[in-house]
Amino acid sequence: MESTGVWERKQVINELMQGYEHAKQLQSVRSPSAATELQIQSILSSIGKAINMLMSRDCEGETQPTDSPHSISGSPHSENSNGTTFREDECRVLSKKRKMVPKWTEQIRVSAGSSLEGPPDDGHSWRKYGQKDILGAKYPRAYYRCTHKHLQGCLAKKQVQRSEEDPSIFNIMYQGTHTCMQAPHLASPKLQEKQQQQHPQQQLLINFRTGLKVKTEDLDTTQDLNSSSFSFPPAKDSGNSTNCIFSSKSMDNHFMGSFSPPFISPATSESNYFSVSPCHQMSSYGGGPNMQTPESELNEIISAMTTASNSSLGDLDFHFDEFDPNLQFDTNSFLS
DNA sequence: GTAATTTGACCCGG
DNA sequence: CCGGGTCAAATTAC
Repeated sequence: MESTGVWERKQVINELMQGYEHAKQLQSVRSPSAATELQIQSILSSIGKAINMLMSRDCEGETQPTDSPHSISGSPHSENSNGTTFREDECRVLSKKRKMVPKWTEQIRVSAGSSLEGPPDDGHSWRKYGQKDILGAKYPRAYYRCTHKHLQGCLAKKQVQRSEEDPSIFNIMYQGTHTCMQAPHLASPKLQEKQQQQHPQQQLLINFRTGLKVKTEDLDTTQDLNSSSFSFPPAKDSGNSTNCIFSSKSMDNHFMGSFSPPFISPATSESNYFSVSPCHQMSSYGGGPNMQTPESELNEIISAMTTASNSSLGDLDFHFDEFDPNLQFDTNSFLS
């Protein structure tokens, strides 16, 4: 890698990020008027776009200069009304379509009062299929998959491991999104509201507001499904303004029209911080363009979705490519 | 009775 | 060979 200018760009991005955070903080302070809110919105939007652009360039520079069909100029990365669309792994995805399972981790603290052991219910029904003692870790790691795996082919999985330093915290690594529909009776109505959210990215944003710690580890994905219609409610998670965005349009695009929202927010009410870690994943991908392990069925399904939903992999969002490791959206989360 | 969990064995990539 | 992830029979819970 050539890296002339890259560093500078990162600096710039860094600055922008900070600006973004500040604006975000501003936003979280109850603003007196809707007008103000709008303004903040557009600030966020602009900054988001700027970051986006810069990041795209990073992508170009570092993956392969060969003009990809999705180079920045041509692709209108999907944008939400916040303008917060950073793209995760597009460059990688572009150069080779593999490894499309979205992955992200959360840390959930169970309140000391409710000293119950298991991690809180996130609205899904999970089935434990294994547990392993992890080398060097004090607590074992538990493996869960969606209960409906076989019935509905839902490939969502999660790994839960208690944090060493603070046993009241569970690290939960989610893997894949839910394609199953949730048994309605399982989820509280309140939860269902939340369940309108479909993508990890969205969650990131949402959690941004709610102050949950989410670490996006590998948002590889051509982001499943309907990234094409990815948009965000103009701030305010006030009740149900969140759900109207995903109209039938996105639904229609689902492969097999019978699916309901494929992804339900794992976010629970408990949690606390938020941080986005840059993707440090590079190593695991070898960095080389030629790493083709035969992928699992997953790929096929997901790519089936993507193609079916016409979303060119161009428009994913949230792209944090290798950034300086301490760049974090660590914000205010607590004060909101 | 069914469904979920436990747990040791197995598989596979590094 | 080792360790992480998964399978599946046995066990437990409902």
